Amino acid sequence: MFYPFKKIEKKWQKIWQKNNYSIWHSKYLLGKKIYILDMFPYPSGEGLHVGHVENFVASDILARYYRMKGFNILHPMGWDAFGLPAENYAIKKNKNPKDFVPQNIERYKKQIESLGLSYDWQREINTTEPYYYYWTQWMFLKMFERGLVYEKEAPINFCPSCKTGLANEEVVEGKCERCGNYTEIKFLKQWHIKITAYAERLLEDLNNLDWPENIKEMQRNWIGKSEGYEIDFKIKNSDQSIKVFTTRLETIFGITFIALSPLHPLILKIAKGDYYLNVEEYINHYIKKLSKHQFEIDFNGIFTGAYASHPITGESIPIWISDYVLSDYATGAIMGVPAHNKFDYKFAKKFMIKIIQVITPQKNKIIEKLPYEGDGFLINSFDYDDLKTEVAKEKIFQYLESKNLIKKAVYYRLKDWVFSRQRYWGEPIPLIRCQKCGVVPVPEKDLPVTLPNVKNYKPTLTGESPLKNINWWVKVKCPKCSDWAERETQTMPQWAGSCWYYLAYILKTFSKQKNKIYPKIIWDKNKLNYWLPVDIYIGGAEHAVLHLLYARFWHKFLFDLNLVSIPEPFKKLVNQGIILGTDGEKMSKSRGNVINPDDLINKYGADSLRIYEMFMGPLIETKKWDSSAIMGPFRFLNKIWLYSKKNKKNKKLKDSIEVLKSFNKLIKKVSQDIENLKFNTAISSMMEFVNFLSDKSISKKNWLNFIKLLYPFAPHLAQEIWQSFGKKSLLEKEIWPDYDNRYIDEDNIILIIQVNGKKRDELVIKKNLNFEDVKKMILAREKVKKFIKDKKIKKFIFIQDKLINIVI
RNA sequence: GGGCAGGUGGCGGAAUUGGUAGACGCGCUGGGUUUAGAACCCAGUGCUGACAAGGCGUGAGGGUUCGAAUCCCUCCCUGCCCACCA
Repeated sequence: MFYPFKKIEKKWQKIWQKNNYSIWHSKYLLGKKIYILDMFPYPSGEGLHVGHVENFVASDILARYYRMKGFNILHPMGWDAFGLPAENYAIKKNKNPKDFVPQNIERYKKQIESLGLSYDWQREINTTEPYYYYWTQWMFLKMFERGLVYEKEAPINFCPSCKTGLANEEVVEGKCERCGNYTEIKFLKQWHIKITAYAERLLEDLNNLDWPENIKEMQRNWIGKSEGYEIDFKIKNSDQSIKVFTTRLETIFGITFIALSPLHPLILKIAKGDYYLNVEEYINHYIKKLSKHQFEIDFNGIFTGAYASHPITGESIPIWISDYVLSDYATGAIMGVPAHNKFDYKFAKKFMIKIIQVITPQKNKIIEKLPYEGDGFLINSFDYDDLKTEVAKEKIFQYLESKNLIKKAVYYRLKDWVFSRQRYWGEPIPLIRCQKCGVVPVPEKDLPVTLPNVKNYKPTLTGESPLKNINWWVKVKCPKCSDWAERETQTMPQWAGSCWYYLAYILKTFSKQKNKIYPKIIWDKNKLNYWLPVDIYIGGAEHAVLHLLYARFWHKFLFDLNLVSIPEPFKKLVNQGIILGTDGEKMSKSRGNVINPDDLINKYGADSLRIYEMFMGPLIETKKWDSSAIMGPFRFLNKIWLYSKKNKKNKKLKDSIEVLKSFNKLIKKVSQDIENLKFNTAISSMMEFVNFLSDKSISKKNWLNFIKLLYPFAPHLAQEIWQSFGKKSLLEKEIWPDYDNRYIDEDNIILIIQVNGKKRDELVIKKNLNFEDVKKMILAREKVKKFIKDKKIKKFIFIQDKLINIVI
């Protein structure tokens, strides 16, 4: 028979619900803290999946382990509930997200409860509730105050057939996800946040974080710092000049053309005579293509008819326009050096522009295959010939600087954050547009600007927010002049609420009004100082750049306001690996390979599911699901249950040395493995221990100590066994067992005997024997003699207490 | 094209200051138990020999070493991320 997991799990989940972890915190407030954070889920209609389970169980093991180790643990959960899926679902079902988001949350909570996770529900937060987004809006206004918010035209995706604005997620390969037509780009005035002002700090502070190297690298690439030079090129027969950005100043004598982005503001001013009309046509064509989402860079371009003069030689350089030059990076203009840049090369070949090689990898060696993008020595560069690229760069810089034609410049790939969405289900942007006063922030006393209830959430025909149609909400008195004005109707992006939720958990409290209790967030720097930083943050790698970069930026802004005391929020980051379906493909509805955790809990119990997911492999690795493999953990727990029954009759008080040795080693191993997040090997060593015990007996005391080790992994079963031995306490409040080194240091060791590096024999010997004694012992052995026979022994390799190798 | 991670039995995976390769689990094979099945228990299970002794084995090839899954070189493959960034 199976152990009655259903009964046991229900029973303890009920009891744990009453566990108040907030009281727990205050009791220990002087002790050492650990803040264990999960990336909070988006409560979609689909419920938890096995990936969530992996994430949450891992952090739950840590939380339970460290609580037993005496740490004060903050381990909260909440809901990132604004955003597109809820809204799309609402549109489909004609239901208000305000109604069904709470339903989804209830469902998630039930599932989380059924897994036996030890969250502190007093600290639960929900980004869509006014007490929460009060602060999201407040922080936005602080940014506004500090000049970090500005309005600028920016593109949105628009489907001309559905006549609606689309989020990036809804555009798949340039086509509308719903109707399959090509989407267009529409330009709308949108709010931006100057995250670029923090680029250098975001880059610099990565170095001090205990994060996976690949995630840090992704952020570095995303920020994309590039140090180089801005050079002025005078345009011939004109008083204009073009600024060009380059990181390869030493190739300056290889310039054979200059290329501008089709959106460069100077183009129409410099285009000459007959060329003018062609240029104009080219630009119009480009813009059209751009707006149709169909652009692919094909290195087309057109000559403007104008020439620039080379800043050193004064030679004439033709000025071109090309689609491969980006308008929104650096100066929007490049110096074309086809011999040493693959894109310039491609362009020059296409339009038969001259190619001059000016760098050679070794002196006197001409490369046949251009472009050559490496370093080396200069050629064809007049006074600078034969100089190393590094040296030439500096000399050329000094020369041009003396002529005032150059300056050092740094550019980042990072773009400012487009912060407005033309959508209903988000935090309203707390700004008011007044005819007289312009854009006026909503006064702090009027926060939060609550999201109104509306019947129609559909995106509008114009690409504007659906809130625009709600007259009573839009019309508002200007806080400055008291004339009628209008609210900003765009809402914040999904990322906004998740930028500071880890602070909200710390700050959440309750207030009482008319005998009712309301959640509230009160800024308390002492609390923040105590709990920050997040010590370990676990979640999926899909948030490597966006969420994790936005949140870091947001935190740094709060740091600048002196609202938090440390510059980085997340000390250690761990990405759990993706769990693939049994077919080795990513789990998805359309593939039909999704595994539902509820079914498994029903069949095998939450404890088995917990252990199985942790036992599958290392937390961070991608793993394939194997439904039959859950039987292993299930059998393991059944064995423990049966062994416990048997053990209750055991009257033994003292354990054999053999058992003590084995058990003390286990304590050490499980503790270390948990701390290193190696849950799979912690579990396998517990399995080994239970197998080892099967024909032995162990004292009740140490069996219960073993149950403590099991507790973080299988809390329900462990707690039930604990109680069945007459213990009344919650294991949560028990102390993690310590190991005794006396039982870990062995007197005897197994010596490996190798012949020519191959294991041929082994021998149990006392520790610390010297080489001569060991040599005698092993040479006397039959097996060893057999392998040596009459061959001559060249030498011995002896490693104390480990191995001896006979070289023959 | 660039960056990062990785490649170990039929499968998931263990083992790294270079020192017993394949722990633990799944699956499979044989046996027990059972009316039968499920569940459970016992034995076996990298490949190749014959049940032995032995030989071969960590993507491929080479190197360093008494000794390499682990270090170095060349190559192949897989996954993830980025990709006109001047």
